[in-house]
Amino acid sequence: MHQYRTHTCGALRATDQGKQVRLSGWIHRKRDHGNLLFVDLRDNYGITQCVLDTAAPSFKLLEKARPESVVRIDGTVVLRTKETVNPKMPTGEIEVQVLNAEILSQAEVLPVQVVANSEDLSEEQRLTYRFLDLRRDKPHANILLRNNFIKAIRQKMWAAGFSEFQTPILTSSSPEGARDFLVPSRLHAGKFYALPQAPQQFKQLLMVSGFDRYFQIAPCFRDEDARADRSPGEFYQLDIEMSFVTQDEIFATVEPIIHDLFVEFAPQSTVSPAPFQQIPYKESMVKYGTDKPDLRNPLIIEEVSDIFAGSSFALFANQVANGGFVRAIKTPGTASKPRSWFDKMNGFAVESGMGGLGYYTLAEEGAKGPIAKNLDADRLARLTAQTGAQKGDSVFFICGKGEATAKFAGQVRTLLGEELGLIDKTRFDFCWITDFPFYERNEETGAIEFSHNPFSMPQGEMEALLNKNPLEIYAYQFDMVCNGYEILSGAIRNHRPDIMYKAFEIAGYGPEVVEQKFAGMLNAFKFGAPPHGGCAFGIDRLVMLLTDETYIREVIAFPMTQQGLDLLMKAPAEVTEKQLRELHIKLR
RNA sequence: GGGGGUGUAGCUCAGCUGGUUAGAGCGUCUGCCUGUCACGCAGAAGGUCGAGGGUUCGAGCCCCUUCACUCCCGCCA
Repeated sequence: MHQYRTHTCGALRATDQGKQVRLSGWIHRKRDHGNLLFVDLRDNYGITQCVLDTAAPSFKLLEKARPESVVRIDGTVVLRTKETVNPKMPTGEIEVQVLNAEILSQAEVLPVQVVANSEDLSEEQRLTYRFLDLRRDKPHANILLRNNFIKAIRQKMWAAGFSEFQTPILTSSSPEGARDFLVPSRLHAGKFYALPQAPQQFKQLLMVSGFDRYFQIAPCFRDEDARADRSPGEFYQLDIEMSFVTQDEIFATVEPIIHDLFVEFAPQSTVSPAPFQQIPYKESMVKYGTDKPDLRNPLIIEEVSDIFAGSSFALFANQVANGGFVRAIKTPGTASKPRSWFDKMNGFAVESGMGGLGYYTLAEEGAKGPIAKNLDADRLARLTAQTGAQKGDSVFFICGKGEATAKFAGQVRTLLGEELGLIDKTRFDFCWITDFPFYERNEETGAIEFSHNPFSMPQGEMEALLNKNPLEIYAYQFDMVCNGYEILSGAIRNHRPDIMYKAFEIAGYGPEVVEQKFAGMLNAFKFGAPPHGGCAFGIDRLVMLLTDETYIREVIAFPMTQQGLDLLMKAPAEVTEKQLRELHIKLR
């Protein structure tokens, strides 16, 4: 006889009738009828109803056992009568008639009920007793889905000719980017390792080492603050690098992989087909008011500044004259909405500190609303033509200056899309955002700075650096976006020291700075580096999309709180004086 | 670093304008119950109202400080 079980709690069916079985699991629920006791036994695979009456020697034992105790049960599989079949359970046609039982682990009174819904519990309770929380259906299923997803990633990457590598966790502090987590060195007083923000330099060095297609399910560490879709401190990415590729070849490699993964893991959803739409960064900022647009939202932002320039609507005309802009969003079928609805939308704008939202409606009898009253018929007609507004529609306006206003237009677009129920929740819409500017002007100092990643290759390479206005140079840098979430970031890397020196020179750094900050990479690039590029998917965020979760904690087995505390293991924690001495650290 | 929300029984929450003994559901404990599957019925125990200070004849409620959880801004090459 097996020591713990002959079957799992999800295995038994009507065809097993009459078998002597042994099951082990947690007591999920008990229904005690006095002289008849039902015990729902649960494990990773399912729930099986066990039943016994006072004739069974274990009756008293199980009647007293608390929920979530771990028990082993020997019994006979019996068919339930027609009236007592439970169609909601896969094992609902049978039950196990208990002959004998043993408590393997007695549970104390629970601090929180496992049979409750996770949504009904505070985050603090869930994280403090995460091992109980993870016994519940949804959290348990999410973590298992994450496993299956990562397994499928590996299979697809290997099938596409990639090899998986492991890169160091204890490495050196990187000069750019996020704050590092530091690890003091015992052997080298006063020196520190850093945990990798990403295996960026190592994967490039692997390309220089002659490996052609790299991937890794890589832990990454950044000491930055959390958000609902961003866990504090650490996350996992699917890290990819390829030699001898163009940006388009990276797209063509990655698209079928992510497309097929989503088709496999979200079979009930519509996944946008490859190749994915490519949207230049600047276009995205105008049309969607963000660099991570939710393409399920059909609303489009129109640039209409020139129509308001010199118009009698002084508020907007003045803004345009002073370098501002006006953008319009057509909302179909909203002309009949009550005044209070438009006031609510305007209220959102005011709350956001953006002054307000102008609008006009196209009613049967013509244009109405604050904007229509103050604008001549010709301009109104041009607005209606450009936005494509029809009778019954209305058009909203956002006016102001700078990136903040552009982003605000994006928030309005999102709000209107949600408010009007225009977002199809059954779709996964992918796109690429391309052509990020290589440099940008610091608004305060006026200096030219790298806008994103100094390691990426400028489009046009050396020639662009020598001949073009720096602010008009684009980078071979790209993001992949799905349903409003940035899920990938990548680039063609700069593998040429001469171009790197020049790129840094334009940003105001001398060769000594490049040599000091990027010594390792620069040295490697001197001895024959292949042109290469790559990207990285946020795995937690992908699983979040696939499980339709809003919070990234829901797809991580042991997440920290927003403040970066591990309530279960009590990290971070104080350490002993001896440990500190060995690490050459003095407190205060 | 900044802004918003929350904190009351083991859990989830209610608690009026500051006024008698702080309530409910679930859980726990006790008793009854042989076909339930969120079993049912009867009863009981269970409270530093996050912590500290203040105002007041009187504070769960008002004020100040602080802690925790959470959402957002900054930040995240």
